[in-house]
Amino acid sequence: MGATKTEIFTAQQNRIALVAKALGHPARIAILEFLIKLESCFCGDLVKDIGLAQPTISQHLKELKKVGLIKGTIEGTNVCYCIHEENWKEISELLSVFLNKKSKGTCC
Amino acid sequence: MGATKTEIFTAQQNRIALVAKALGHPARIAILEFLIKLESCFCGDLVKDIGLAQPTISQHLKELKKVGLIKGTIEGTNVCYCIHEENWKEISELLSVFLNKKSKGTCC
DNA sequence: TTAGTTAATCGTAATATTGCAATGTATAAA
DNA sequence: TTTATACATTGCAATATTACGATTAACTAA
Repeated sequence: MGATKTEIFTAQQNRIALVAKALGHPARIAILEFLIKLESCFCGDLVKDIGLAQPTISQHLKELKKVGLIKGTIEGTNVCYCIHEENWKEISELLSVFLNKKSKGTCC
Repeated sequence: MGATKTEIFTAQQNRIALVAKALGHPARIAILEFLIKLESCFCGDLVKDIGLAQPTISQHLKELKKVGLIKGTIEGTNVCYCIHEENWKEISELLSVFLNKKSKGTCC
C-alpha cells in the first residue's frame, strides 16, 4: 500500500500525527527557527540561509502553511512568511498535552 | 533524490525532526496512548486494539523503539512494551523548548 | 514595453514509508 | 517430540516524500 489508514484513528490522533509529520524534517525545523528569530521573513533569505534550492524551500514552506504553523503575505515581489501565532499556540498546546500525559507506571 | 540532506543541519535540528517524524503517524500516536494508559503492554493486545496487521504494528513498534520512546522486554512468548520514562522526559523537554521559543513579534 | 527580480508550479528521478502475506524464530504446553 | 502461541523478519506492491532543473506568474523599474 503506502497510504496511511487514517480512517481507523481518531481526529485527535490524526491531527497530532499531521502536525508532528510537518515538524519531521530538519529543513522545516530550520525554517521555523529562522522565522522565530525573525532574521527575515523572505523566502529568498531562507534559501540563502538554509542551503537548499529555491523550489525545495518553497515546497517546505507550503507544507508548514498547510498545517497552519506559518502564514505568508505577498509584499510586492517578495513573500513575507511569519509564524502563525494563534495556530502555533494551539499546536504547541496540543503536543504539550500529549507529551505530558503521565504513564501510570512501568511494568518492565 | 528523495533522501533528506541531514548534513546541512545541526544535530539539534536533526534530532527534533527525527523524533517528530516518529510521532508523525496516527498508529504510532495510538500505540503510545495505549501504552500510557497501560491497558496492556503486549504486542498482541495492540494489534487487537488498533486494527492493523501484526507485522505492521511490529514495524511501528520498531520505529518508536529506534528513537527511544519505548522499550521492549521479552517475557516468555510475549513481549512487553513500555514507555521509556527517562527518554520520554528528555524528548518531551526537547520538543517543549522548541515549541515555547517565543517569536520576537510578527511582521505580517 | 522590456528587462529584472521573486517565488510558485511542473515534471521527474531517487528514495522512503506504509501495509500485509508468508515465513522464520523462540518459548511454552501437551 | 509435537503443537501452539507470540512476535520478528522478509519480500513486495502501492504510495509518499525529498530535491531540483526548467518554466511560469506576478510585480517593479527603466
